[in-house]
Amino acid sequence: MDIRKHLSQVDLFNGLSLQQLDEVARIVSVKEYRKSEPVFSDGDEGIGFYLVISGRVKVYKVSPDGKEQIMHIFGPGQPFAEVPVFEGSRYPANGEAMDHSRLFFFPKKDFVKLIHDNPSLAMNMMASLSQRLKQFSHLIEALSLKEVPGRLASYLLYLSDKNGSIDQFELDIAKSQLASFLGTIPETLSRIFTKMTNKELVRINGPHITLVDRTGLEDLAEGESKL
Amino acid sequence: MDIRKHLSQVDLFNGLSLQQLDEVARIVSVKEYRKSEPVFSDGDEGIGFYLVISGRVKVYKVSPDGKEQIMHIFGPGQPFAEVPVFEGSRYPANGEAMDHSRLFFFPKKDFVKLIHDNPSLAMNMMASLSQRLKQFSHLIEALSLKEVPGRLASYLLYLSDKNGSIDQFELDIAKSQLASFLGTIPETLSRIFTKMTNKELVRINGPHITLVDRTGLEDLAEGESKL
DNA sequence: CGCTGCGTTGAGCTTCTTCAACGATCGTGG
DNA sequence: CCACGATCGTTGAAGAAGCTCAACGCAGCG
Repeated sequence: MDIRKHLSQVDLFNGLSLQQLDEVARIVSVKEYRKSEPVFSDGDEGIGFYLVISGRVKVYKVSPDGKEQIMHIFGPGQPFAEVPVFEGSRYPANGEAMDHSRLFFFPKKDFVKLIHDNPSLAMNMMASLSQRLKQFSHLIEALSLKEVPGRLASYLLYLSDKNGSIDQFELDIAKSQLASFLGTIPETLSRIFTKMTNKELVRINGPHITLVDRTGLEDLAEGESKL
Repeated sequence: MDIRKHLSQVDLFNGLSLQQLDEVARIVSVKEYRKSEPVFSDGDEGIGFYLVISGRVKVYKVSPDGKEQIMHIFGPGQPFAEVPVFEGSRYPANGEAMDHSRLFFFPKKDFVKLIHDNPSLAMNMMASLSQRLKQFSHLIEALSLKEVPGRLASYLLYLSDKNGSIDQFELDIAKSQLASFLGTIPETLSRIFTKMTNKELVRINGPHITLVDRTGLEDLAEGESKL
């Protein structure tokens, strides 16, 4: 496999010369994970970070009584688990492959050296961390200031946008996982889907979604209406 | 005022030579804010970031119906509002001075130049962003997986630690602000303080707190007991 | 065929918020 | 110096949102 080719398509390595990409490629090791296999665990010593090549990885926290909050789902091209590279040394959450996934692993020590004499790489990394902060801000806002129907409406609109703003698309994750991402439980999510259907906001058929009343969803997402 | 002297005491500028500190000092402008004065607003164009010299600044989101979620409170030595420097161009939240505050302002353009040929500064900035990510993780975990009593218990234990693990200390913010930080409202917070007092976990006297049953609080914080 | 994981539905309950009222404190202006 | 208003904190009663527990349908797969 040509590691450099993969790296060249990733935002994090934007603007690097071929030679620089080679230097990066040299420190990479390729790892494979089966579906549901853990990548790292909360509190583990973090000896490097990862980049998703194929598949998906969820990063999540678990409460003592087993409830799970998904903090982020990473897909191809996205780096994750960078925190222990730069601050402290432990992963602050769990990571698990959602599909069979291929990851690149970048050892902390080697990567820090590269960053040191590679300002573009440093800038890209700061951009990546900043984007993550922004996404976390949105999640905090959603969890604290919106009710579940509002969060779900936001997510559906987001998915629609991601698919080119069309009104029909497939849920990219199982509904139970969606519940975990929205900070709720499958039962509650299911009930809200039912209500949304009754109010003619959406149509649901398994994982297939049709947005019927976009404006209504936007009002919900903004907290300007209720179900 | 000697800007360089202030900078030299800040983590973000750790490991910089005197000459490098001078270069940084050259781009700083000093700003003063009165208590309750906004520093920036959600959606504003972000033309740089800030460092707290004295006073405190809260960064928060507001819901359509006016509820406020404090995401972070920054004190002396802490940089904030870096996101638009590295990713996108708008602040993703609001910033407001909680006390009369003196801030240093670093214009985006100038600062990026400095980072470019200053690897230590880049590393420090990545450490700072990573730490922020870690703190946000904790907040997300708390909001989603813990009930309010658990969040309050965690906060009290955190405050105690910050004060050298002693059992008596002062709340550093008003209770209504604490409610906003814990993702709840003053009424709920007040009731929980009452319950905690009745269960002999703490003693409250205005802003003065005494931890009576540390173990009990730890159990609450871990979700292993209820009020 | 039967198992297992996922999704749905119902009933009851817990937690938290809303709305309203009231006490205490503090700073300001008369 | 006192009175007043504003802000903050507390308390009560009622209601809403979401969770728990339990049951069940359904699809996929060994």
